Parts: sequence; C-alpha cells; structure tokens
Amino acid sequence: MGTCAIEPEILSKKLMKGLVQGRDSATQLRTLLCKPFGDHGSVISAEELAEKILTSFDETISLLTSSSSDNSDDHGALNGGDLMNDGHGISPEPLDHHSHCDDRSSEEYSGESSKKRSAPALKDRRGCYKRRKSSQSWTTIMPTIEDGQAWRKYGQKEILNSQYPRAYFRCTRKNEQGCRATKQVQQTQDNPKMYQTTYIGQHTCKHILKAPQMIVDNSEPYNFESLVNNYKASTTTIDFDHHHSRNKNGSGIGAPTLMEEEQEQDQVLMIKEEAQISEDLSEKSSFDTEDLWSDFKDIELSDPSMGLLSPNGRRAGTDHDQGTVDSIPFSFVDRISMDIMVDDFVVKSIDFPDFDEAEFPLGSA
DNA sequence: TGAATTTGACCCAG
DNA sequence: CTGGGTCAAATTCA
Repeated sequence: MGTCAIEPEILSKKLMKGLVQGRDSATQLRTLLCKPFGDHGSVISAEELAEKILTSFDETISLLTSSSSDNSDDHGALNGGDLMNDGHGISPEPLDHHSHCDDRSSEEYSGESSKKRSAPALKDRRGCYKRRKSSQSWTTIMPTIEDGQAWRKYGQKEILNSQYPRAYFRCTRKNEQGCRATKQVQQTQDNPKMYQTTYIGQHTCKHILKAPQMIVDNSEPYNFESLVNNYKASTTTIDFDHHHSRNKNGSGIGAPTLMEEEQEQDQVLMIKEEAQISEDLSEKSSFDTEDLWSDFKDIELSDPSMGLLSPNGRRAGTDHDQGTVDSIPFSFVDRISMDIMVDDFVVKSIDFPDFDEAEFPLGSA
C-alpha cells in the first residue's frame, strides 16, 4: 500500500546493499568451497553463506519487484515502492484473474469421468478465467532462470517465429496463498544460453517463514555434493526443445557447465522495462565492496526484516522437498555464475539516478 | 505416494 | 481466426 513507499535514494541504498552483500558472501563461499577443510579463517558455514547470498538477492529482487510493481506507469523499479513482497503493504493486484473459478478444480472432473475430460465439463470452463492484461511485468535476460523464488511450471508453448518454446511458471503458493505471480521463460534467439524471463504480477505470498532446513540442520557435515544435488533437485528446469538435459541429468539449466560459465562471462545481465539500468555504474566498479559492505552490514544485518525474506524455506511436513523450488541451495557450479551475474549487474547495469557516492562512504561510517 | 512436470485442449484478446 | 496463456488429467519422479 502506498504508505510503505520508500524514497528512491533509500531504495538505491538497499539495492546496492543487497547486491554487495550477495557478492561478498559469494566470495566467502567460494573461498570456503575451494578449501572446505582448510584454514580460511571462516567461522561461518557454507550453508550460512548460501543463506546470506540467497537472502541478499531475494531481498534485492523483491525490492525491484515490489517497487516496479508499484510504479507500473513509469520505470518504477528504482523509483521507490514497497520494501518487501512478503505481503505487507501490498494489496492484490486489481485483476480479476481466475478468481473463483479456481474452486471448481477437480470436482467437476472427479468420479468416474475423471479419466477423460467430458465435453460438458469443458464447457463450464468458458469464461472461467480472464487473461491478465494490465499486470505489471518486467523482463530480465540472464544466463539462468533462477531467481530465488518458488515457481511451478504449468505450461509450455511453441511460439510463432520463435526458435524456442516458452515455458510458463506460476508461484508454487498460488493454491495455498493465492499468489498471482507468474513468469514466462524463453531462450533468447540470438543467444540460447541466455534466458529471457518475463515476470508478471508480484508475489503476494508469504514464503519467508518456512524453516530453512538446510540451515537449521547443522548436524550434518558440510557436503558439497549434496549441496549441488539439492540445488538441482530444488531447481525448476525447462525441457526446452527436449534436447536440453533435465535437472536429473545434471546438466540442466540450473547447473551450467564450467565451460559454459566461462563463456557466460561475456554475458550481460539486463533488466528491461521496469528497471531502467544503464552502464554508468561501471565507473563505480572501483568500489571497495568490502569496505562498502562493512558499512552496511552493521546497519541492517541485524534488521529482522532481512530474515523475513529468506528464500531458503523448505516445505514443512515433507520428508523430501524435491519440488520445493523456493529453497535454492547455493551450488558450486552456480556460484561462478552468481559472481558473474553480480559483477555484471553491479559493474555494468546499475544506474541509480539519485545515487550519490557520498551516501556510501568508503571509509568509516 | 505425493508432488512436479508434461501435454493437449480450452479459452480469450487482438 | 489465430496466437498464446491457462487448465488439468496423465505421466514422471524422488
């Protein structure tokens, strides 16, 4: 709701903070993974680092998401808006999308006729859903489809004049919480390694209170392989063209090969439409991010609201959450992309119109 | 066995 | 009428 709008410079700070935090944590994690048992002087576990990274980026994404959604008629991503997408202060979109029609669900198809869709039942679908027309949407192009959110694929279509199919995802909590967020993912024509993701609507669900089992359960020793497998198992993948490996094959979208990652170093992350981001920040690449982070971490790491957006929740009550995409343990293979992404994002992409380096003292606070 | 994905049909906006 | 967004039964997976 409008009362939660934040000022652009505050938003900019928070965005920068989240990115810097993620990058810093990723760096730490890399060190930790390179020398999992060595003396790296780290007192924080890989799981905790992964959690920090995910929290940072989820926070940042949420900032972009919520702010852009609140400013649909401008380039609102950086123009302020609600801080969190955890449902606080965010009213459902004024879209009559599906509405009550979701309730019919299986009932009409239950019973002896469940094997086939009967014509009468299908007729009842008429008028039951309206395609969202005016939803806030924004597009990103990244070498990964991962965004720290929980998505469930509900469709895939061949698109005219497009070499690659488009996959449709909805929030996994659509049924539980009526979250209307959806996204569409499609490989870009000119570079199949890049995925254009169009986000439609914003998350209205609260997914932050689910206990992150991976963090909570510290009884198990750090296991890199399980981390990677966990990621793969927890990651939505798209069977584009049917020649891409699926996640169980170990080379799916969520887990690019190292060779691919090297090539991806040239990739540029872009956020279009809502987030107008230029390359001006390249001049700011000389940031001493550690100093910057040191300035930030005391400020907001202790902020309870940070934890609220933890994406690392697991579905309670399930002994295996292979489908719970909201938990995306930070894998080794992805840390490189993360580094790349963060580098690209920070170095090339961010341009906060009101950004003032004075706001980010590089020395002491 | 429950949850996620696949896939073909349905439906609507343009 | 067509393209594309969504539904939901069937299938797959862990």
